[in-house]
Formats: sequence, structure tokens, C-alpha cells
Amino acid sequence: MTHRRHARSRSRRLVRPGHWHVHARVERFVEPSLLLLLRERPLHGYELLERIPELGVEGRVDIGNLYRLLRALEEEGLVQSEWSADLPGPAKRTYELTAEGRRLLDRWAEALNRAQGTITGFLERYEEGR
Amino acid sequence: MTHRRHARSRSRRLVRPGHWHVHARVERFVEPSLLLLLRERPLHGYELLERIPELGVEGRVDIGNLYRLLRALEEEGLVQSEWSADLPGPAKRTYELTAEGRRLLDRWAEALNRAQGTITGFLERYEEGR
DNA sequence: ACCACTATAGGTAAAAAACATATGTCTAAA
DNA sequence: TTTAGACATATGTTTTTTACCTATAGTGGT
Repeated sequence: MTHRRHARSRSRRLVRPGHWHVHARVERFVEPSLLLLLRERPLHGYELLERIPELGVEGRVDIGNLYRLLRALEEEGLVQSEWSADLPGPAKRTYELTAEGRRLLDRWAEALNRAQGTITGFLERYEEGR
Repeated sequence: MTHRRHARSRSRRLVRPGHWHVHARVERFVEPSLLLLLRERPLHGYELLERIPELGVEGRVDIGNLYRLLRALEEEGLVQSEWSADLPGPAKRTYELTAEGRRLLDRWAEALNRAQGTITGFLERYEEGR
């Protein structure tokens, strides 16, 4: 692969002068998203990419990072995969959740609950002083 | 300043083999936190550091990054500061929110509302399939 | 004098996210 | 029938964000 250098924007996603996108996204939210989708049934990477928006993720998910994450999760025994020769179309690697992956999902759910409490607290304090 | 290289953990904050800290933190949450605290009254950096835990932020906030963020916010006209010679103790730079900063806080509140919806959706779907 | 605490600040590394490209299969339309 | 586009997986690289570490100085107590 060849790559060139490209001029890119300065920082903080300017829209108009003095205006930025404000996102408020949860760090590494794609990880629990993948685990949750895979708990429901085995899927391959591209399907996961298509279904993640169902979970309300703002902005598109980076496909490159998604595949990298899947392989990282597999290395750690959180998901398992195999090539599905049977399915039509290009070769697909189908992932399924392991017991350990399921436990990690449970931990994510707890963490997301705590995060929700934090956000609620913030918003309450915000509303108080409007 | 001199710096040495230090051996650091591989990745993903291992606690015990196969166990990670799962955080679910909101990206750049300190920014809205500072804006909210400053809306209530002017404060200096060290006070902000002490008060941020009130907002339910897990883990300690990096003091170096906090000061950098304050200066970045000032460059962008979101906060204003001046040295407070009057106050006792070491020199303190007291920050206050500008009108523009207050508008940014409003945008953060909207974004956090959306994030909460996303998390709620995730957790509902999680509970369904338990 | 020394120590701990308050206060601000800069340097750098690691982690996470964004951006870009490569490569191949299969399907449907021109 | 070749060609365009969707499907599918993957790697390379840059930018942004967070974490870690060090520097400097005033102040108050012992």
C-alpha cells in the first residue's frame, strides 16, 4: 500500500468559526455494541457494521477499526470466528460470542449504567441553573 | 525537563489476566464539566479540579490537561481569566464563563441528552436478551 | 531550614478515533 | 461481456484524546 500525506483540518471539528460539533459519545462504545449484537446471534463483520446504527451510534463507525477490534476481541477469547464457506457472496468470517465475551458485556452494562447516572447528575445540575 | 522511558502495560488496562477496567466514560467530559461549574460562579483551575468529582467523574482528572484545556477554552473565547492578586496563597488565575461558553454548554447538554438516549436504548436491548 | 499543600504549567507516551487505501468476490446492468 | 457497484475483509497512517511525569513557585506550619 502506498500512502501520501494530506493537509488536514486544525482541530476540534470546526463547522463555522466558533462552532463545533459537540458529540458526547461514550468511549469505545463500539466494543459493547458488537458484544450485544453477537449475543443475539452470530454475525459477520459487515453485518455488524450495518446493525450498529440500530444501537443509536451517532456518526458512521470506522470499518477498518471495526475489523481490527473484532480480531483483538478474538485474540482475547471474547469472540470466536470461522470462515463461512457455505454462505453466498464473498468470503465471510462469522463471529460468535464466547462465555467470556458475555461476561464482558455484563460488565459493560454495569459501566453504562454508572455512566448514565453521571450524565443524569450532570443534566440535573445543568437544569437547576438555567 | 528530563524524561525517561518507562515500561508500561501492553494495552487495555489489564487488572487480572482476562479482566479489564470497563469505564464507559463520555469523551471529553471534563470540558462540559468545567463549563457547568463556571456557569455557577468564577473559579480558578485548582478549585475546578477539586469540584469536578462532584459531577460524578470516575477516576481522577489529569491536572496538566485541565490547565491546558482551560487555556484552549480561553483562546476560543469560551472562558475569560485574570490573575487574582488579591486572593491569599499562590497566584491564582480565576476563570469565568463567557456568553459564548454558555452557549457551548447548552450544546453539550443537548448532546448529553442524546447520549443518554443512546445508552438507555442499549441497556433496554441488553435487558431484553438476558 | 524543611516539609506538605496549593497552584499553574509544560513535555511526552499511549490509547482511541479518524482517514485513506488495497484486494477480491459477486451481481446486475449497459 | 465487460464494467460498475455493492459486498467483504484487511492494513497503513495521521490526528485527537487521555495518561503519565516533571518543573517551578508561593505559603503555612513545625
